[in-house]
Amino acid sequence: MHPYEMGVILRQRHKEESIKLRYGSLYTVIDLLQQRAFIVARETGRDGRRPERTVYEITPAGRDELRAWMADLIAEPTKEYPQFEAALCLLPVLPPDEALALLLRRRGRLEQNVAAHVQRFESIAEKNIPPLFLVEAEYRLALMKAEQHFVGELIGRIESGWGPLDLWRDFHENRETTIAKLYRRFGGAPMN
Amino acid sequence: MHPYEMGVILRQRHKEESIKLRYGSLYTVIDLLQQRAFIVARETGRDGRRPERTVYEITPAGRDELRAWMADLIAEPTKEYPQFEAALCLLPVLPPDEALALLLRRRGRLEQNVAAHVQRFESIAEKNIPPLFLVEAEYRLALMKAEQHFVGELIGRIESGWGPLDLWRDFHENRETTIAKLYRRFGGAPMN
DNA sequence: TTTAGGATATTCGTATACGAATAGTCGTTC
DNA sequence: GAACGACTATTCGTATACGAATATCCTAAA
Repeated sequence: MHPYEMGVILRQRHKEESIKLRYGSLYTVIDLLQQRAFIVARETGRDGRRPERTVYEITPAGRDELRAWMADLIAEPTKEYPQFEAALCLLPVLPPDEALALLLRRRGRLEQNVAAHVQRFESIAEKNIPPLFLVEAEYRLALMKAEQHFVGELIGRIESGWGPLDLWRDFHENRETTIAKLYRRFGGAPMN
Repeated sequence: MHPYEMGVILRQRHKEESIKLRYGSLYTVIDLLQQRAFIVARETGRDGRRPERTVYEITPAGRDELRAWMADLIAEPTKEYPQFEAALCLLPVLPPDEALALLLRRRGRLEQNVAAHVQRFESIAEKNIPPLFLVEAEYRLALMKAEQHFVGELIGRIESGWGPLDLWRDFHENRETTIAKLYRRFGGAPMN
């Protein structure tokens, strides 16, 4: 195929939901694959005065690499850094009431997302596509639900004085003294 | 603080688990923050003949930005692209027996990771750190367990003929004819 | 006493990622 | 019939990310 076609097919098959696709980057990636001999340019042609297209083809080495890469991706969990996790690191910098309000908003959004995702999933599955071709959607759904559950629990805990809430609130109403208090208690190491 | 100190503290407080930290990038980020006037250089000094250190300080605009950014990160779920999800998109390119073996490996690794994470978490929590300062670890644990559960289910389903398995196996033993068959059934659109 | 390794602190060159621009085609609408 | 937006297909400049290099200091072991 030529790069643009790869992009179009990725879209048609809803893979764009799970594989980040930027047309700008696509061409760089194709170039790299070619440099490493995982693909070769088979032909380059043009329709009328449109930009020239280069059609690429996978090589045996490319197939090997695909297998090896897939094996690694499937078998070895890799550490990743979701933004929400990073944000949670700094949760104490927000006053507890604001944090609570924001978490409630997130819970609402997550609910919408889950509903939308289920709907899309069902409308695709209706076409009798074997489930094998939609695993990634099920995975995403599982993660979304897990996050939803976690946020729900967190909200519940904050609402019932978790944190400890009094210390947290204090920290924002009277910054200096509370920090001093924390340092006395924990030797300064572990908090924000 | 000076950039290096920020990095060290991030480590001490175990935030490096949740916020990707590369010393190379740190300095670029600090520079950007300064350009946008979210921080200012307060003083630059040096100890002996060591490299010069620049100490930065947050500005009021910086505090505002911190609040606004946090609000966004907490309240709005952002679409991300975990590698495993991308890999699942291409699961059919592996023969089913290989896929199964790899998923079993992943399940094992996940189990180890969960165990290790729980242990680290407990050894930190023992120091009487308020749970507020460890939310991100609980979040990560929740996601890890959700993935573990998903992989378990997936394995179970494949083992009991999911896919449909016969078609999947066929596809690898007799590529051309199975593809043709699939095209007849689905008009060629949705599969790999 | 030398020396090896770890900690301190930053710079720099290169690799990657992406938005925006380019440029032509085709179908539809006003 | 011309003007507009959507589609086809790629290039390019710039922004970001990161590994490796640099250079000094300190400690502990051989």
